[in-house]
Amino acid sequence: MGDNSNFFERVYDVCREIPEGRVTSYGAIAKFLGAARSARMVGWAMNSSHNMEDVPAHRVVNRNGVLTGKHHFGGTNAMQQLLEEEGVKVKDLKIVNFSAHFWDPVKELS
DNA sequence: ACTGTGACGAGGG
DNA sequence: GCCCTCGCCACAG
Repeated sequence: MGDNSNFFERVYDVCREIPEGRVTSYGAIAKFLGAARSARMVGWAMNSSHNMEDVPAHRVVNRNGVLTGKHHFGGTNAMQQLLEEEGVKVKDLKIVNFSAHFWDPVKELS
């Protein structure tokens, strides 16, 4: 823990910077980390973030704005509910007006 | 050390 | 423009 040299830790660090009501994609995080081709790893990293309460994994979706990871949230619509509580509308597992809510770490953190 | 894996993404049919 | 296939690479067993 506290080992920022780990890829997973870097992913968590970026996730913590995602503002409320904003969302980003696995690929965007991967790209920011300089590993654009490791988008799948980002998703897998979130799998290990279950214990971490300070990592808003619900704000990370795929490039289409679809809540692909909602099945890993335990509840059937837990992820969607978390997003809507932040003001992000979700229609049929897809974020409404995705581009408006999109938060690009490359633009915001670079 | 080797293999499988996976909450993705891009390209081709 | 949708559907299928392939590539991708860090991590767990």
